[in-house]
Amino acid sequence: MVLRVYDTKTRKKRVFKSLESGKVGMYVCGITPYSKSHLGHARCYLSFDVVHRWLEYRGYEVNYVQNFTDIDDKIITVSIAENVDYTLISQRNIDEFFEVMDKMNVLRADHYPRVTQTIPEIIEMISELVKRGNAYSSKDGVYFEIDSAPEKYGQLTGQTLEMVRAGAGGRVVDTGSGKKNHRDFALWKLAKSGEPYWESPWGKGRPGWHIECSAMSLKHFGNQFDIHGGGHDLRFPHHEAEIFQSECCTGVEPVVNYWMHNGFVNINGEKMSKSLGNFWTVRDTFEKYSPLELRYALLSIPYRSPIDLTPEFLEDAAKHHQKLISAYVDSFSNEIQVDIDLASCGKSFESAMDDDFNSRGAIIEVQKVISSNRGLGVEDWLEKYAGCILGLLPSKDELLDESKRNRMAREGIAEIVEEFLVERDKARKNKDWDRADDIRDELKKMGISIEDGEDGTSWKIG
RNA sequence: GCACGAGUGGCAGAGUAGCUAUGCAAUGGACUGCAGAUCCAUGGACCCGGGUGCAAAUCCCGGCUCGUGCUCCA
Repeated sequence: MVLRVYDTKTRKKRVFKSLESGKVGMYVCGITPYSKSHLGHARCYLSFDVVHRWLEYRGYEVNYVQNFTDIDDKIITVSIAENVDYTLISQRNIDEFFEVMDKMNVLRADHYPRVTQTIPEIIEMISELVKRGNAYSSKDGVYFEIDSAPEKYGQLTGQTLEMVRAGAGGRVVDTGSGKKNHRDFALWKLAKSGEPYWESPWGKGRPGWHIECSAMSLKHFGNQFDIHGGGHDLRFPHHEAEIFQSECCTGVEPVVNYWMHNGFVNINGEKMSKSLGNFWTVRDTFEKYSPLELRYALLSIPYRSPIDLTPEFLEDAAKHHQKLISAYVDSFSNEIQVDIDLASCGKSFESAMDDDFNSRGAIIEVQKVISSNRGLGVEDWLEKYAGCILGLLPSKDELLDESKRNRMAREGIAEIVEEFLVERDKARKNKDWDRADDIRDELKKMGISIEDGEDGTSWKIG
């Protein structure tokens, strides 16, 4: 079996081969913590969490690095608006990020470097770029000079220098910045009064938006690494800027072997955005769906496709996830021979994942196993595939806790429920169906659902 | 406007020429007083228009629609 990965740069799926045998260096652009994590973040880090898990399953030792851009214009804006230090804003949102990602079973990366803790490396990198003639200092900062390496332009988007100039049209006017060319981008921005700053050879200021990722990946991986991931929108300018910075600084290319970009989240067919008023934070969504139900929903579409979250779609996902849990619990005590070919389901699951991490195809196999008689082997199968790889199962401890809580809740009301059931049973024996159905409705109102079976009537909460 | 990506049954999604996946939902039937669960069965699609092929969802041309980006005071 061969793992194939879609690479944005070559625009095709390529057989995955790591630079160093058995090891993978993976860098995923992290958040700029100026507000609460939203569903777009959830999708991105969930997608790469599955990539992370699958690579490990395939035997790679993965070094996963994800940064925090913890100083940036937007953070400064929020800190001014709230009149608190910018570090409070970023820390608050980083805490929030970890909390919601943990709940969704996102495994931690190996390193979470922050811009504010990488300033010396960033300054060193900018100095090198200046020395090599790829960057220049001007009145308001240091800029990367695109014309120093024009052949690198458009590697991820296919655009040429001329196209961008034409497309930018009337918007490209003199902005009063010190850029020689409007396509140049900032490496170091000099601080305006009142803004946070660090000392540098070019004066007090802060890093530009793109340089941190280059400096951090260089620090953690050296001149080249295997996978660079991020949201689709980061291809340009952010990731193209990284190519400029890293490759010009080290003289080694390509800096990245596989560029991976996840698709976006739409809400009811519309782009999720603050201005449309359909901007969902992860925490908002938790009020309606459990973290793992949300995880199920977001993984049920391949990571590169746009995902349209509609109420129907989310309800379905939640339902399927609940079914998964009950199948898992059922499988604990089931001693019967399983009625499907688990090995072949596992094989199909693995082929789907090997085909550019197709979690949709993988989930289809999970659904097949759930629909089986949940016999011998299902527990292990689900733990391995739905649990370890897709991360969709809560831990057994949690499940046991929950069933304990359920049991206690059951004990609390068992007596009264049993009374109802005895009465209903009597009614049924007398073929008084109206009475029997009334009792069922009554119980439903109390939050008890019942099911008639061969061995009498069973009931559960919910 | 330019670039890149995408348009397959109710939803999701495989599929680079012939055997028309798969999952969920739906429908019919079985079983149940009914409901639920389960089992069996079934229908249903390839954005539009041309072209090349014995044969096209799959190749070519044109068009339409949608998404993202086009440099950080969008």
